[in-house]
Amino acid sequence: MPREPIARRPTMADVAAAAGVSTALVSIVMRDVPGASAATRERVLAAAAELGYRPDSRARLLRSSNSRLLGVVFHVQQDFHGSLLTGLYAAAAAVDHQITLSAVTPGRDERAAVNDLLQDRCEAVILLGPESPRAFLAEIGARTPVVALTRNVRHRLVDVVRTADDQGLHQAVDHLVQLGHRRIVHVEGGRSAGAAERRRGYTEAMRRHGLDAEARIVPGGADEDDGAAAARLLLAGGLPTAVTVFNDRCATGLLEVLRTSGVDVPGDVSVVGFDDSRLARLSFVDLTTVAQDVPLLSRLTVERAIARAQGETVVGREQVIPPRLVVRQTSGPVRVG
Amino acid sequence: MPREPIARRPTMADVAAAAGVSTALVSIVMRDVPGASAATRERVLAAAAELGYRPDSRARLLRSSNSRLLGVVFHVQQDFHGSLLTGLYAAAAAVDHQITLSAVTPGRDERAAVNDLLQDRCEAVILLGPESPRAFLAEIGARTPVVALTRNVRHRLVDVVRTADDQGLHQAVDHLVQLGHRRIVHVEGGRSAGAAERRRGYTEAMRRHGLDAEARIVPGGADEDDGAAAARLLLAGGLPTAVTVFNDRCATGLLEVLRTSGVDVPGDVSVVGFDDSRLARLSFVDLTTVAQDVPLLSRLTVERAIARAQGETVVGREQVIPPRLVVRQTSGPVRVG
DNA sequence: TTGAAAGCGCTAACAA
DNA sequence: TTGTTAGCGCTTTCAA
Repeated sequence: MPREPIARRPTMADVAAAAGVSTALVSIVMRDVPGASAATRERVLAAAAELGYRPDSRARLLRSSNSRLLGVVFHVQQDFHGSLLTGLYAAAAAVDHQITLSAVTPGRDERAAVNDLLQDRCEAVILLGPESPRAFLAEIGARTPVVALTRNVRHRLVDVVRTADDQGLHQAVDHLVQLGHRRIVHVEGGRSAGAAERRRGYTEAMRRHGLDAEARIVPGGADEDDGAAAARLLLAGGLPTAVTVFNDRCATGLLEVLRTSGVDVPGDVSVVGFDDSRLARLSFVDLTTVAQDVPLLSRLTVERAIARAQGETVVGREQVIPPRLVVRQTSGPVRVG
Repeated sequence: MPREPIARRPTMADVAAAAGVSTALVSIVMRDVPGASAATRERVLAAAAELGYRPDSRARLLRSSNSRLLGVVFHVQQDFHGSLLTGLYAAAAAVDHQITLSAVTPGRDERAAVNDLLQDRCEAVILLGPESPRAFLAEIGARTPVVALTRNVRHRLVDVVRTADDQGLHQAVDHLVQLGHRRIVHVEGGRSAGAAERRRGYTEAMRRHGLDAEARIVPGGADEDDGAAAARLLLAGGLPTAVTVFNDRCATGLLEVLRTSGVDVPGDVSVVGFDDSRLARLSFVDLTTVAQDVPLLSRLTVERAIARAQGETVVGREQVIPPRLVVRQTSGPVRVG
């Protein structure tokens, strides 16, 4: 006798009925935990497949105390966040956790994005390069564990996982000095995540090499147009022999304007970026850059979020990961003049 | 007498107790629906604020028949998806719906992204430029309403909202012909969403202008490196006077290689992109391009998703929106030779 | 305008 | 190994 077709989405009860067992057993089988015989397991799985059953994550999350759900806030306009999301999905999957996303867009600020997430009862919230005032982040931190990824937030209620931005600039400057450069400029990132640390790293490195007098910081920003503007500034005011740039996007814009103006890179000017994003690896960009360790940053972020969610005592609110210089085609020896 | 502090997250019952009303009333107030007096409303709101109460979206969704939740699958690596997300959030908010996101990353395919979404009991699933085989999309369509945005899927169970890609290329070619160009090449997008339609549009337009003999399609792709490769191909094989490119990213790479090789754009070669993405608007790119109407595409997508979810009969499975040519600095009159 | 009570689909404690 | 039962936090009748 053929079974009645089910019009609504099948529930656990439907599967239980079809397999001739209780819902508790179905639950056990679907979660893949011990407690059911192989035969039952098979029967339940078959029934579930036949009905096209999928567990309802809402009901599941509502019932179970630990949701195994991590909320992530990212910015749609920042392509490096795409890399971080890739890393976070992988890291979460590795420890059997889910990720739920909330985007910041030009029409939807961080506050709105976070508020949406908080209603989802994630165990913790991960913020990519948060731009909100510290007070707001602390407010969230008081409610639920918060990890800021790639931005330093000085507040005891906010965990931080970030790259040692200052070290990144040390590496960049060291590399350029080694190539014989002395007139090295830094195109800075304004108020973006990591910008202050990179500025400081640049200044420190220049001083360490006895190049205080040569140090020069030029206004830039986080995107290509900011880099383009910086390039125009440099072209107007006299070119250095090397430039360290806040990030790859900014470096790309700068490169483009320099090249279009007939400047040879790295012949006339060497350029070093930051992030090692997709952009840096493009064949026609091939940018020497400071690489952030995305897999490690992601793993530590997920681990910390979960540790906090489980109320573990944690040592070191801030985790700072060393970057690594990737030398490509935009940096070379200073031209002998 | 001070109230006991609540250790766990406050629930509706806590708010009800604090305000001295029933949970039913709290529910009414929190949803902002009629059925409570102004005084009660105020009292409940005050209690909720004091406790820092937030409704639990899972419980809410579990209980209510209509979730007002739309699932969206996007690709982290495609920056145009960022624009679409921006539009979709706005369109959903306008009709009081929520959006839940699921990302496709290099390590997480569309199938995985969709599966996660299906467990969330969204009312409908919106797929940005889906790359999965039609059979899989149909399979989802059999379960839940599906709208494919910016890609044509020929299946009765899948709704489509997309740009008239062919018209876009008509506009591009018309524009170039008007500027006196005859040797117009198309750098195509391979298997990307819209690529086939754009190829066809190019061929049609060339034929309409009696330029069959000049028509030439060069392999390209969706990203900057594909454009760079196409540029190298053109440089090696003899430059046309104008190029229509699959999308802005590809056009950007092409532009960069042309310019670096000393080609003047638009003096020697005119270039037209597609999408009118952020890239096209960068000061140093300033790309003539075919703009997709993101706000309209987004609105129609959300409307259609909701209409299907509510079981409305719908006319026109496929909605095709005309694009609009945006003339900027990369296209100009053919050089008199 | 209010409250009591039933249950959304699931998990988890317990009993059998 | 299996089934029974009691909720998770909310919405939604229905009656008061």
